[in-house]
Amino acid sequence: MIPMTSNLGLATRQISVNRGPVRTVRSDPAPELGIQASQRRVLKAGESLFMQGDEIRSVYVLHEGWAFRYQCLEDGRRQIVDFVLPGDVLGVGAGSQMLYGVEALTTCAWGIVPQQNFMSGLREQPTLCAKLLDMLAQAQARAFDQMTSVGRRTARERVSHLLLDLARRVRAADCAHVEIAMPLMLSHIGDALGLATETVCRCLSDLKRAKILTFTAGRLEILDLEGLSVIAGSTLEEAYPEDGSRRRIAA
Amino acid sequence: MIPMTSNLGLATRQISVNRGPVRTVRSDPAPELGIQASQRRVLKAGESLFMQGDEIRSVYVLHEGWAFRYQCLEDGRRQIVDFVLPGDVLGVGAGSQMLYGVEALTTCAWGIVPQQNFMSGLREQPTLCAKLLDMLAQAQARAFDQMTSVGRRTARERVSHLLLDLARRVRAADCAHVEIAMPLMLSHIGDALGLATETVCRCLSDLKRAKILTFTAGRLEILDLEGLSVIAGSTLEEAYPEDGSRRRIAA
DNA sequence: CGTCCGATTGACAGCTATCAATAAGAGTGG
DNA sequence: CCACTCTTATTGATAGCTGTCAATCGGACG
Repeated sequence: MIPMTSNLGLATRQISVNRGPVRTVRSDPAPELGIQASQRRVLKAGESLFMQGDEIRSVYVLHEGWAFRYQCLEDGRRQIVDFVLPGDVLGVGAGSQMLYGVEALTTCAWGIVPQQNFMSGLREQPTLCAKLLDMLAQAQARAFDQMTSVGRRTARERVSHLLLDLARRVRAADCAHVEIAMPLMLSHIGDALGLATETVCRCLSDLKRAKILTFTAGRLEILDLEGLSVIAGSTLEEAYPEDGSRRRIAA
Repeated sequence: MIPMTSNLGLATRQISVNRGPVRTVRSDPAPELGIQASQRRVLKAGESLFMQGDEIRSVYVLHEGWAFRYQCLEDGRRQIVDFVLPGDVLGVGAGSQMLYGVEALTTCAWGIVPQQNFMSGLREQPTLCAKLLDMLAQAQARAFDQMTSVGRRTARERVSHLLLDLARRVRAADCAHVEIAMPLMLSHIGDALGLATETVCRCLSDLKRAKILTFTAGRLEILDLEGLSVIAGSTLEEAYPEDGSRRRIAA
């Protein structure tokens, strides 16, 4: 990951949300674009950055907090297509109409870069383009994994896999025993995985009973990383190391 | 779409495949990178460009034919995460290990650009970066749609939606009556949608019975675009117009 | 004409969604 | 500090969609 200067100074601030305090997820400064954000915006949990179908003319960088992107069908069915963590960038290369909405899971702070500034910054900074392409490629890899989960894994596999994936993204799953803030409700997990909340609840109960993890009040504790990995299915497990490279996948 | 020069001259060539002749899908030259492909590679239907887990050091541009990207779980479950059509680019910004495999659906012709050439071309051509970001963003939008389908739509909705989506991608779904080459087997549709081939077959049979479409020998004919759209679910239907902009989505 | 692979169709099981009821927490007001 | 309320989490019972298993059909090919 290319180190970037923190130009908003929000990276390590402590914030509070409904469901208890959520500490800064990453201890290092959140990676940011090398472009001066001309605006900031702070969202409380549950508020929307924009809605599905909104027209946007800016690029958004999440400095602090968690959010998610979702699509809704007209009858209310919702699919969470991605979780947004500090350092993630939205609105790059998109048409003017966003096909998805973005909602805050915790209080979160966004940097806003007008499309125009963004484009000029792109021309001036040769490394920025490569960095963005990398980020989009990583997001794509996540999307593909997610698709594989939703399409081909059982409910229990999906839940295990998602929790592992998120734990990795906050870079905390390197040791066998992990406890991290994960400000999700069951409905978020369900909507991300194409499951009913009841099903998610049952899966989590199973995992708790098996002493593999605990999940309470927006906090995940992994007690048995090995066991969780086995349930999630060993393939594709070693994705997303910090340096962006991929480890070998079992053929 | 930014017009690009065709530097391999393959864009309009006629090719044949197993399941009958497949005409060039787009009448205009396939959009290509403005970088000289240093190699070409032709794949027959069923052959792999690379396998899941392979290490690659190149960027691939599909000039002609159809292919798909997929992930497999160790027990053989397969998820097709994207279909690759002429003009699509693979391997940008990815780590060295591909998380997915790529297999040809028809005979197809690839341009190969070594990573190094690609990176230098990126520096020299300012528009290329924006174009690539756009393409990745579009692929991401497709992936999100697909995820929503797999996660939240019924089998029949998924099938209808996928066929419509593909029909749009080949730019042929503008008139009410469409007939296009769509070199897919039921297993491809099933693996893309997280369905069993039998289920896909039943859905297609329903659609045929309702005189909404025919699907035989790698050829799709849409008899009732309206009806198909209704079944697919009206939301998100108007995505992917040619100019890359998005039409209004019903709130 | 025989073989093979993919498409169909039918029967049945199983995983999940749905519906319903209750428990558990968090926030509010007295 | 306690009662009240609202939201979310749990748990149980049941229905339904879709997967799996089997058998047959059909077209392509040798």
